[in-house]
Amino acid sequence: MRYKTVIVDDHPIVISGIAGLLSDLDNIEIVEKFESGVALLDYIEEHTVDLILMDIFLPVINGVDLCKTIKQKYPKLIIIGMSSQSERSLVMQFIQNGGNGYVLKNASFGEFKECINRAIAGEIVFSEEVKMIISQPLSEDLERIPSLSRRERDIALLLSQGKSTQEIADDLFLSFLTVQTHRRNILQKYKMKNVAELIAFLLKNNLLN
Amino acid sequence: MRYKTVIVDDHPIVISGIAGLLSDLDNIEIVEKFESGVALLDYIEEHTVDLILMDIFLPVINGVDLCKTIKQKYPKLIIIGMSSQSERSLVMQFIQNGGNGYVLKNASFGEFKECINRAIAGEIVFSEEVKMIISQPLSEDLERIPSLSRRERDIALLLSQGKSTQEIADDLFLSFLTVQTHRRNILQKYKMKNVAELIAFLLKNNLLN
DNA sequence: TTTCTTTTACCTGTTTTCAGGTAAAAAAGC
DNA sequence: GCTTTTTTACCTGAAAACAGGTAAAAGAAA
Repeated sequence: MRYKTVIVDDHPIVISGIAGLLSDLDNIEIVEKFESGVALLDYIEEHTVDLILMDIFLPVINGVDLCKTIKQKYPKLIIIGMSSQSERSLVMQFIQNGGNGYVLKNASFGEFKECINRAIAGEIVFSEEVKMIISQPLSEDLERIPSLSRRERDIALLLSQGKSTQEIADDLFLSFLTVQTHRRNILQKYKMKNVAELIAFLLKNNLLN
Repeated sequence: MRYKTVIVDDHPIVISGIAGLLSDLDNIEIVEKFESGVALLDYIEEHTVDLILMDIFLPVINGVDLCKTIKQKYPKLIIIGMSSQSERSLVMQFIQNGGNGYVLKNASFGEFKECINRAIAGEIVFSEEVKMIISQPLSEDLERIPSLSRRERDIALLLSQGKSTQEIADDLFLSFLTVQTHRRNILQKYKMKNVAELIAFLLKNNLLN
């Protein structure tokens, strides 16, 4: 059997690279290539797909959410995530959403191919560097990342722009004390010591904007 | 004449993609591929190279500094920068360091090829999205981004981990006052209001780690 | 309707940051 | 050797963040 495979990446160059790599594997048949998740969602509604290789950082819908959406409808579809650099929490979330594997783009060709073959065989696969990342379990990472509420995100965004509590209160027409409460709640939610650590965390986990 | 071309990117997949793309161009001859800048520096010492396509976010030396180093020794060498996403300031700095063009990896194949051909012809080239980015001149971006010194980077990194001035002083065996001075210097260097804004700026511009 | 989450707001006190100085030894660059 | 940058260090006072509470109104979800 040949696995009908789709590649999703917003970089044509990367698509071409993967396609070239996969041409060696005779159990893989590349049926389509997309630069965004929405195009993919439309496609799988009307076509049979067995395997998806997707970038995690995509324009409109990110890969983690995209994976969840697809897996809810097509649980048997095999999805492998890819990214340039990654955080433990991101990989875990992807797997939690049903992903069958995660490969860093700096993986060697050999690693890539092996991961794909083993994923097809039913395993959950990771490239070497991803294994390194996930083998250092930090207790905080084990918990699912809660999301920011709308107001919290507004405030976090202004904090990342260097605004003080008072300035944010003025910008959003809120009481100084309200903003103070929100800020503290955000810090507590992610167990962060201060705003600097928070901003670093939010940016690395793409929770901002 | 065939241009002896080198590709530098830490993602094998991307190298493969570009190589495939360039195989269409018969005035380009790919002589070598590297995953890091240091390997490239060694190579060009002993071989003739006419054109370099380099990723900006590279492990040890970043592409902007790498470009500067190479151009100082080999001003005629044509260097085209590439990255996945980019900031105006980063592109400007690359060009200021002698880069002959800048292309986003989400550029179409046609754009890629055209950029390369025009760069060879002596032009400074940008892919469409890069043109968009640089055509919105923000005054702050017009100034060159200074880089962090080693000590400053150490301290900025610890700041991004939520450490306080005292904790950093303890970690690095420095006086509290010394760390305070460094932190202030960093803030002044980038004209940032506070550490939160600083961390956001550093992460977005990949000046950290 | 009841429950949970979100958004709003207040009070107090301690710790830390931020902004303004200055300056000398060490290292790096030319 | 000379110059510039980096690293080290100190002083002070105002501003802001942080940590600990509490709590009510509004909105969403069950």
